Amino acid sequence: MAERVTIVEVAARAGVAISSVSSALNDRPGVSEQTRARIKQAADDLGFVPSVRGRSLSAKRAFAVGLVVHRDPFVLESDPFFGSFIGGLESVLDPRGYALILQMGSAADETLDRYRRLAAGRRVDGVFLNELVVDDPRVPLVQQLGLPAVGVNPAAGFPLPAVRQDDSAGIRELVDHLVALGHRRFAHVSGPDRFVHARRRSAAWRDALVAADRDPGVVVEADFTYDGGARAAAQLLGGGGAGGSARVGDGSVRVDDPSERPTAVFCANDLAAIGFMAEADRLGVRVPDDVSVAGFDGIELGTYVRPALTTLTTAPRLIGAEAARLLLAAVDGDPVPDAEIDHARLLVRASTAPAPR
Amino acid sequence: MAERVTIVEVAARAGVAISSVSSALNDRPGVSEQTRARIKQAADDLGFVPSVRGRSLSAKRAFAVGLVVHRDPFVLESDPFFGSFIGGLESVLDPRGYALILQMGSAADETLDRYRRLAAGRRVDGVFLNELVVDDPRVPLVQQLGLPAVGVNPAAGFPLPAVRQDDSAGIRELVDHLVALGHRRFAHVSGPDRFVHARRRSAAWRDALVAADRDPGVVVEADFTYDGGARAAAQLLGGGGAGGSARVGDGSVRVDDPSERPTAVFCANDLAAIGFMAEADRLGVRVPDDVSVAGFDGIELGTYVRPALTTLTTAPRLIGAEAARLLLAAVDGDPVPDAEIDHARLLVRASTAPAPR
DNA sequence: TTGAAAGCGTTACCAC
DNA sequence: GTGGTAACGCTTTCAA
Repeated sequence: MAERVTIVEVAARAGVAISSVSSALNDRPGVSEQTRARIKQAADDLGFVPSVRGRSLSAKRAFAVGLVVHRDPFVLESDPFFGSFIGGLESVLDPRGYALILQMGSAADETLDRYRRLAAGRRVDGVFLNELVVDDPRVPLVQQLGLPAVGVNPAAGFPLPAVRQDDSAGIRELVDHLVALGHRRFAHVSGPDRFVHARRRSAAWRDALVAADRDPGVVVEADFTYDGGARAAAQLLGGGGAGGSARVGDGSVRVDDPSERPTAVFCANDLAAIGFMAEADRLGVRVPDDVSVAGFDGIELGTYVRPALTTLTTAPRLIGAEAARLLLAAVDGDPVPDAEIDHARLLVRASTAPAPR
Repeated sequence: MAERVTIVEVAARAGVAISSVSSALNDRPGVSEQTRARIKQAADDLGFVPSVRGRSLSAKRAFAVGLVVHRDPFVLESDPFFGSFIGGLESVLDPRGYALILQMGSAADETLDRYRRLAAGRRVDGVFLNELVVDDPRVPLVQQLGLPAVGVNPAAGFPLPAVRQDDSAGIRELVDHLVALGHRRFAHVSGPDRFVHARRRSAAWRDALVAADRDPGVVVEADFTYDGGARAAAQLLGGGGAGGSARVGDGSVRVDDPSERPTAVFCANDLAAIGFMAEADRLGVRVPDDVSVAGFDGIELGTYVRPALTTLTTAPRLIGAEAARLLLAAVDGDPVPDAEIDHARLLVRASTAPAPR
């Protein structure tokens, strides 16, 4: 690698001490405007960019933050959240001279170790806590490590700074929409119960239906994947009698009786909803004529599938930007009030229609 | 952040000089086995992990490499390559104590700047060059910067170390498969012509057809997206007369004459192929009865769509691992022969069938 | 306002 | 085999 310009050369060229260069370039007082200008000129001439290595050691900062993606390698492949989220992070980190260190680990315990090593090696000044699970072990870990962290859509009572986007208002809108369309038999395809966001969406769905004086109906636990959604559809709509494994709410409908099939299904994310629709189609159950389907996320793909997917649109990019803002504030030791993103919005498209009579 | 153990404390506890601690812990000679053991014990007791910051400055290494994703924020969202690729990178980087710095930039010129700043700030020891375009400006840039780099699936004659996975053998297999099924009218939905991998796949497709004594047929340039694939289908199969914008090969078929429609279509990636199939379905053109469709990548989703997608399976995880291995070798100044991954394999599923008569 | 010097936590060199 | 010490490139403190 080519030799790089250091602060020493800038100082030599400007005819001053390196401490003055440092002060001048960091816009700190103690340098006359005249010498400051001269120093900046010299730095420009030489194309000087301070070495983050030297800065790190001296400033006791890594100027980097970490994101550990824990789940199978193919999350990034199927989860549309990350791309935009990371874009949002970058939009804040980059202008402030921070870099994002991305780690991927599959096993959960390995993930914890990643955080530990990130902290031990002083690689990062803080981390993002994503995809939080109930009693997430990362929380006590970062607390114990004294590692600044911000949570993304955590549960209520989360002890660290967090950015949140409310689900429930949008889900209420969805329920109102479905009720207005005359639906009476509902079902929910949830995410794994250990994820707090999966739980929250399920609870919001149930609460909204109860508030609308409707039976919350069946809940089938899926896994946020296309295939999971398809399997849920087979369970809820298929004749296979596989309905046995559906978790049935209090006083709910039976899924294996065709006449009692749900006519409106809310899937915990778009990908599962799209898989659900595909399987419904395969089973000869028409969407939206026989069953209305709604998703959650607002991914691009939902625009193109037929029928286009009714969904709740979230703001991953904004969430990322806010998360980065919060984390940098926490790193600076500033007070960090939680950030609240405008709630997920109902986007009605073609996959929801009046209930069949 | 809690105070961390440094080498000084380890030295004190073991009753030796810090230089001995360094030698002992890095398994260098010049320390008796006895003291080495004592030092390692002391380090363990204290939970010592060397600070990357100190090491960086001293060793003149960042112990980090960079990946700049250039394209719209939603790549990670729709491109299945990245998740597995990054997983592959990590599998090599992490054990060697290297971290991955991920940057995202949309505009191409901004991307170049990202590389420049990464290098100028000495943030990374090397970078990956992905999604190479024809005459990619990043190549002269890294050469000029003296920044180690490895290319992923570059064009022939690429001047830097590279990892490659051959497309053409698999594409020949695909063509043979289609020819054996009796197809005579072909079409190709390509990626943007500026990408070297898009060009290579197009060329391989054309060459294989010519070698099989068949007419290469029409090429429609799409953009690797679901929607792009759908639009291509509308063009190739639709009655809309939109066929006008199709780029027609020498002596090729006319797309707007239904009887001359292609019966076998190769899409440059799976996502586009899936969009293509969806649009075909919408137009009342049955897959695979009326038209056979094949993709490229081997993404998970292709397993679940109906008909399941015939495709060429690639090995992004392996490509990532090899790319990381090469880059670290380059950083170490070792000779770096290109890495060749076993070629993409034909995976026949339900979307290809005998040509309609 | 300016400059000298002391860290920051390692590694590497060189005496002992 | 072992222990000092310079060097890495910067920030910060303290004299001048």
